[in-house]
Amino acid sequence: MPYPSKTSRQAILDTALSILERDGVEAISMRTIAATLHLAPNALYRYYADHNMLLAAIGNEGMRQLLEAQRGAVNPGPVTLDTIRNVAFAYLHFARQHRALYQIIMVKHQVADEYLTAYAELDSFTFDLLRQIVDETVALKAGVALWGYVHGMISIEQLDLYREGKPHSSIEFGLNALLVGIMHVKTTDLSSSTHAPEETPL
Amino acid sequence: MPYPSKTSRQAILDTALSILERDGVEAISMRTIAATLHLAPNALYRYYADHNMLLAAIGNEGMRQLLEAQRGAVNPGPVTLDTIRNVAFAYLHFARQHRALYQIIMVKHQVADEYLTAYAELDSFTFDLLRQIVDETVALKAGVALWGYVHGMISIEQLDLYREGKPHSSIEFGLNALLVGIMHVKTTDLSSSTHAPEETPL
DNA sequence: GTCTATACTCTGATAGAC
DNA sequence: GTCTATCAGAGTATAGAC
Repeated sequence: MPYPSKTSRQAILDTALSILERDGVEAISMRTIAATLHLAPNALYRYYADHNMLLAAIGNEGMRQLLEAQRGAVNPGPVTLDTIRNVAFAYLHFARQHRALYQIIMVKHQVADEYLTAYAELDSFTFDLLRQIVDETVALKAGVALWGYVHGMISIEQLDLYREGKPHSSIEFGLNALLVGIMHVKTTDLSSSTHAPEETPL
Repeated sequence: MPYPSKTSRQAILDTALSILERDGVEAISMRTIAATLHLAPNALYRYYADHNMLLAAIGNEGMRQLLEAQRGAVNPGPVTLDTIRNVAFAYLHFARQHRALYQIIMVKHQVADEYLTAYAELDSFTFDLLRQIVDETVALKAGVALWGYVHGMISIEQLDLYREGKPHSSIEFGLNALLVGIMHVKTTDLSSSTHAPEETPL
């Protein structure tokens, strides 16, 4: 190699993460990152194919951190409903504390195939917890439902659709309701008479 | 007025909506809209303060259409759980059929204060339905929870996080679980022993 | 009051020299 | 592997024609 490398995938990623934390989502452009690293803007393209792939790498790292936070919320001992609740609250807490990073993880980029595993890990983590209190086929679906619920409530909160603080109490209410429902369905068939045409019955 | 107007807020909005439907979210720039209307790009600024305000107006109109779709899903007669289910499916259906428009409504812009009423209407619509089958204080929170759940599941689906089609069946499972939970909580106190510090108990 | 023309700044991205 | 140079496209501000 005629030229010694002045940077690396990791250095670029670290720089992007620190700029993201300090100045928000819009601040992480190829140019600002390159400038911080004292590089020409297009030097980054040797390491990341395009802007979206850099965002995808950030999202991947963010999802890793989010997962870590959730694992830390699991107390030793048998898994209970409170365990699930704590994990959900850890997710909420992370999204609030790292708002910009969470935007990247779930909103501001197209997730790349090579990073899908990190997202699948979140699902299998939840699945492993749930399978200890409900049936496996239920746990599979309940995991996704819980993820969707928590993400949706965060979205509404962060979109500022309720400035009077209404969703704050709704979040816990809905989480409890969803958990109660999941526990209930674990033994009961919930099929209803009416279904949307494109949906398959339970 | 020495000059007759060549355009209007409505004409701009209509043009934006048709471009959006045809070419997707990224296609609705000030320039493409202006070009379609045979105008100079900055002529639009007489009608919308900036790009985000135009997106906000599109989101407002989209939310109006989404609400209309939901109202159409309510059958005559007394409100039942199936009514709520049908309304939720109508929301899902709308988000799938008008993917780009839904992105504008819930993701791609900062909702402006003057358009918050349209979003509040979605909430009060759901509230009015729910209050007919559960307690009012429950209906208030359940409405937001349902909205968050459905939006979150759509987000996961549209992010393509589950290409094997797993969430498709999870969506109905979770919806049923959430509804069962809501019906159950209507009379029961769900308070648990552990709460996240920043959350107020039920 | 409404539009056009022009231009400034920022973005992501590419080509080719060293 | 990094550079300089350059492009196309974005949002947007200002000046001025009608």
